[in-house]
Amino acid sequence: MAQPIRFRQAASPLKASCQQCSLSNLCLPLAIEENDLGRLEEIVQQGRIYNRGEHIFDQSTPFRSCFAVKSGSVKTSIITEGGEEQVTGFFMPGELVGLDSMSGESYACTAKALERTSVCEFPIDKLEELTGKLPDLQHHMFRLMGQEIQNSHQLALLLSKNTAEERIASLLLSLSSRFQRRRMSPTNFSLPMARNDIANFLGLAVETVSRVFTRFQNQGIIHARGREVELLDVEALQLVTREFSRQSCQQ
Amino acid sequence: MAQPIRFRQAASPLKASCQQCSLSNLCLPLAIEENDLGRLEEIVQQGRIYNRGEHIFDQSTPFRSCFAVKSGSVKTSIITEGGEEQVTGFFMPGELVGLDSMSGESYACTAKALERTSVCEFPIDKLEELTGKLPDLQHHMFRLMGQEIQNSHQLALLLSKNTAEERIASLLLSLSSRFQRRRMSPTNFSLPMARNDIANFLGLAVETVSRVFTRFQNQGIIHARGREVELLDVEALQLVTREFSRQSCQQ
DNA sequence: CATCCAAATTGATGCAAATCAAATTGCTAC
DNA sequence: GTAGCAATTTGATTTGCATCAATTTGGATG
Repeated sequence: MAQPIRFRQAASPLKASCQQCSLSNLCLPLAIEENDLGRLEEIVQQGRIYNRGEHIFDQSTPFRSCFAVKSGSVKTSIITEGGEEQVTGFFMPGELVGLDSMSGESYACTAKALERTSVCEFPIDKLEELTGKLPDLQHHMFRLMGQEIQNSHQLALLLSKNTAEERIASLLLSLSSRFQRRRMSPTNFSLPMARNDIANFLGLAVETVSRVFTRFQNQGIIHARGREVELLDVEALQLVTREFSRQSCQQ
Repeated sequence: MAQPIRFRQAASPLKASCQQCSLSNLCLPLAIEENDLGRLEEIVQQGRIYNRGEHIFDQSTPFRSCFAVKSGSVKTSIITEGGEEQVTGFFMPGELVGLDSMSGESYACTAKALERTSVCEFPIDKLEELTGKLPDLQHHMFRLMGQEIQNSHQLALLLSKNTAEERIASLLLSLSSRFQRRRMSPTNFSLPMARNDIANFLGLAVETVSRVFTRFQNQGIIHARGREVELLDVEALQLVTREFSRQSCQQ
């Protein structure tokens, strides 16, 4: 408590120290015993800092590493031959980006910093070598990848069955709980992404996102000004996400 | 060639033999050297045969095993609290079902046999133990899981950006190429799933699926009678899946 | 501070697909 | 065969959201 949190977050710029990182209870170290942590530190590379809009990696370039977000946030998206973009995820500190690329020799998506963002880099060959030696780390990687599959199944569910309001309420609640796990306010936060990204991610037009935001605001459920969002009535939001199912049951 | 294929497909009912399985170039053995195959056979269990509609595992029950489809086909789906179903995938012989459940202690979805189906069972603790010893197998598991993530990202893309015709054309082409890889006709096959499952998977109403099928039929692109489908003009189908992007580019 | 461009909002209109309704086909079983 | 039920098809109508169009706001830059 006496120790300022800032100190633990900012690691030395040259070598990453997982032991002193404040995210060790969210990130890969979570799975590793104290005395094996050094082996993870041996392979992790202190990534550079990316400014808003900079690419961390690009779709179709050789797949070399997975990246853990250290601070800031990241958006991943796939680009089709026709040039349309589909946002596939938003990543917060402690989350691992690039797992979908484990299936091939090149990145399956593009990762872009949504704000000033720093990352840790895990070269994939070294990481796989280490997971072969540390069963707990291997297990954790399987867990993370399984979770990633589930996440996108949930997204598919949202896209195929839910209304615009339900999709946006779900996203807000998801962000809320992820902020909370990071010791930040679950009701008062600043969206890392633009309305455009939200719309693309949720399969909506920007205009629709905008309209739903103002509708929620008029109903007193949220207060939004630009990217600053305050959740005024979390229960109402949760209710919105279940509206559809409730209606089906009433019949 | 002289050896009948049927012989190699039907393994002994008591013990699974990966070496003699005709799917060894699709399934897990694909990743394993000849002399390590025995170790996989040690942990694989010959699953029972499921009739159409029977559950192979159920969402929220304890996660014990992944299953490789040996013959027949499987549908996975998640059920929400509200009771709505979202089909998350269809699995053909050689494909591994249950990877999304690796993230927790219970199955993340329900797996149902779409027809008379036999499977091989891989107890997850044994499998993880083995992947720790065989780097190639571990690498292959990572590949499979990464591919699974990509698949559902593609599904999300389909759901959020494509029209009903495009979604159905994509599904037909996906099935076609998967049949082809299994040495079956890519243009003449029998759909393992009902219209209802197709609709649910693609985020459409059954009626819409039906209408698109007849529209394709009237255009001479396919010939469909019940579950029997013949692709008469594959190029036209491919064109349909790219219609959207082409229009965007013309502007 | 003024300028410029991108992002966000608000309003009007059109359309693809959902929903509602009904007929037809195809199984399964007796 | 035929009774009965589920799956599929076809038609009519409705609707949520996209699209088009026009402001307004906000952030970056000189």
